[in-house]
Parts: sequence; C-alpha cells; structure tokens
Amino acid sequence: MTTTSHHAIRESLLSRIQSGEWELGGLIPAETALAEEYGCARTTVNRALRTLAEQGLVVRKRKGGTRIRQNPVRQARFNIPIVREQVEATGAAYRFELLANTPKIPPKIISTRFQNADRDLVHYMETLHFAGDTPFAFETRWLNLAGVDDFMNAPIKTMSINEWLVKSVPFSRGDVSFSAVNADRKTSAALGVENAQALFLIDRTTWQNDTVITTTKTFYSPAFKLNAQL
Amino acid sequence: MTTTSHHAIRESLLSRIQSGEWELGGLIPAETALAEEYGCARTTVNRALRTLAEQGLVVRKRKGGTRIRQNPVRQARFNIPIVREQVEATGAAYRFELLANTPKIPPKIISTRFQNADRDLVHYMETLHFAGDTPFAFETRWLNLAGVDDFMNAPIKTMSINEWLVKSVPFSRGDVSFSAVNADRKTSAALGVENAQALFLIDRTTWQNDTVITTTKTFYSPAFKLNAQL
DNA sequence: TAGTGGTCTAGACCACTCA
DNA sequence: GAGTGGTCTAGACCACTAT
Repeated sequence: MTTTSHHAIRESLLSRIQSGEWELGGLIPAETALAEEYGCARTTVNRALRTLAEQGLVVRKRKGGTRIRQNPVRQARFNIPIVREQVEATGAAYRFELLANTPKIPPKIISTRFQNADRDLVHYMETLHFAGDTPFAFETRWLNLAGVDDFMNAPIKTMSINEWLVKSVPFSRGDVSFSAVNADRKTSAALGVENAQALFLIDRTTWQNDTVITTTKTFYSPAFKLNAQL
Repeated sequence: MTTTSHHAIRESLLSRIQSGEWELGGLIPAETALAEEYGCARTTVNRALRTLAEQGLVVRKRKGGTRIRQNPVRQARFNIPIVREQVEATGAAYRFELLANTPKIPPKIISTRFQNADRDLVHYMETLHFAGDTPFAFETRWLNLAGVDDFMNAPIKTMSINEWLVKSVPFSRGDVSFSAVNADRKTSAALGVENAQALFLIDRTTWQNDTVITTTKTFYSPAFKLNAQL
C-alpha cells in the first residue's frame, strides 16, 4: 500500500470484506485502528468508510462501530430519463406532438393527489414523443397551474412541457414508480402498437414544498429498457 | 447562518440555486470565496459542493469551476429487491418452489455471456416465489458452477438460491435492466395469469472479477411496482 | 460513562485544464 | 502559467449510544 488515499483504502477494505476477513454482520476495526494500520490520518479512513456506508455495504453507528451488512443492500442508481435525451442518444431525431392541452375535471385519484375539490379543473396534457418518425413514448400529464408561474408564456410549441418544467421549477422532490401494463386502446393507437401490448410505464409525481406540481404517466414503446449498474 | 456545517451550507447553496441567484449552466463562486462568505474552512464548502455534485445538481471541474447543471440529473436510487423481503414486507408468508434444477445447453445469447463454447452445459434453474399461496414472481436462472464453490452443498431446498448466492458470493458487480414483456405460455402458467398479460421483468447479470456468476430473469406478477424517490 | 463515528479547522501539496 | 477543485494531515471538539 504505497499510495494512501481514501480511494485505495476503500478498495482495500472492500476486498478484505469480500475475502471474509471479518464476519458478515460483524464489527470491523475502529477508524483509529485502521488509520494506524494504513498509516494515514483518521479523516482518510473516515472518508473511505463513509463511502462504503453510502454504498450500503456497511452500517456505521457512533459508539456501535462499523458493521458489515448481513444482506448487502444492492443499490442501483440511475438517471431518470429525459425523453428527448433518450431519443437523441439512439441517434434519432427528436420531436413531439401535443395531443391534448386543456383544463379538465380529473379522476378522483388525481384530485386527491392535488388536494383539490372533486370538481375543480386541472390542466391536462397528452404528449407523443417521436424518435425520427416512430412513436417512442406516450405521456399523460396533470399539471398544477397554481404551482407554476408563467405557464401561459411557456413555449410549449417548441419545447416539451417536460423540459420546460425542469428548467422552470427546478430541483423539486419526486416519487417514481415503474411497472408494466397492457396498452389500452388510446395508448396503443398513439404508439401504433397492438392492443394489450406490454408497455413499460413510469409514473412520477413531482412536489415542491408539499405542493404537487405535476403527475405524469409515460408509456414507452415496446423495445424500451431501463438500465442500471449495481 | 449561525451553524456552519457542510449540511447547512449545502442547504443554503441549494436554495440559492433554486432561487435563481446563479444562471442555469453558469458558474458559482469558487470554494475559497464561498468559504470566506460562510466563514468556514474551504474543506467544509468542498464537502457541501461534493454532495451536490454527487446528487447531480452541479458539475465540478478543476480549474473550470463549479457549474449548475443545465438539465439537473434526476437520479433515483433504490434497493434491488430480494424477493423474500418483498413478500414479507407485504405481510404475507414467503415460500418458493424449485421447478427446474439441471444442467442444460443454453441458448446462444447465454453461452456468449458465459464465454462458453456453444454446446457446453450450464446449470439452469426455475424458481416460483409465493406470497402466501399466490404466485408472486417467476425466475429463470443460468448459473456458472465454475464461479461458485460449494454449490453442491447449498441448501437449495430451504433457502432460495438467490439468497444463498448473496451470502456466498458477496459484493460482486452487476448489471440490471427493467422492462415490460407479455407473458409467454410457460410464465403465464406458472404465475397463474392470462397469456400475454403484461409483466414487469428484471434482468440481472452478476459478475465477479470479469466472470459471469449468474444471469436471471425475474417476472413479477401483475400488481408489482418498483418505487423510488428522486 | 466511555468509546465510537461525525465533523470542523488551517494549512498544505497536487492534478487537472482553461486561456 | 495560473486558477480551480481533489485530497491529505494532525489535531480538536462534539453527538450519540452501548454498556
């Protein structure tokens, strides 16, 4: 161990964990002990261990020490795709069509989510995204105009509402869920696939300060896969 | 700003970014300047900015400074599920049945992945996971026995092969992909759903030191959703 | 209460890369 | 070449919590 760096120490600790030097679920030496062993400052060991903890391989507690996780948490991390970038990554030209863009009385599940009275109007949009001339994804969106300034001036003809929102209401919280659904009649028609075709669905709700800004369902055309590394 | 901590500084920087104090895509002040402004050590500002960079809100470059991301990367992070834990989280009892457990000549796509000759045998398994008495997920697996010691002694009757692998071959690398497929005949029969039902599919390949250990496809029963936070 | 990790500091040197 | 972030150090104090 000639180079002492938090990175090298992290790798070293990782392989020692893998080799079984310490029991699964067991304690590993304290930071001070490891610092002495590696001949570096405690800060450096701390950083290495903190990284391992973020990755879910160890659990750290004050006074309790650092333990190896019983069932190592396999965390995957990936970027929630922006449709335009996904399309352009394939080399195809991106464009979209706005199929709906109007206030509408939402189903109950939506009005609840928006904390609205049942009969209040909510802005509703449907967007069809293309890769070249092939439909790539079909998106339905409920949008809380009260949470979004300037919507009337948004360039929704030229920029997808999605991207405009990202730029205008940045850095909000959100929930996402992934699932599989059989295409209904409207969606299969939009995407040009058979009825009941299995589609990958991303359902997101975006918040800002406890106010729902928007909730969307994006149905991807059949070839779509979402990839991540463990 | 009475408390100076990397956490408080991170929050402060975050709200300053949100407020539009700096242009999207623009530079924010250098660490030394911020440290002076906040009245703390540069190390502390560094940690705050490093966290923001890990979250994908800013991009940092030596000499180039720290820039606010144009399209903030929405990263989702979630735990790759262990089927037993998923089932038990619903309150149902977990059990599984081993439907196949035998060497087999794999399709070409698998033998390539395993770097095998075309006609080499690879161990093949099919597992059906139950939540109570209801099928929950159907899993097919190719397993590289050369990469796994002790497989013959694995308690595959009582512990699912998945969990056994996690404990026996820990901390390896992996790829995952998520997609949607229409159930084929065998899968729909196993899960007790209609043919062509849309199913959520997780496809994983696990590596250790450039050797493929195992590759699996897990088909989830229709109600399944994978959730994450942004 | 004592031991552990969490964090901050002030200073230093280095690696990268923009101009 | 010069400015920026990346990292390390040695020491310090603190917060949490197991015992």
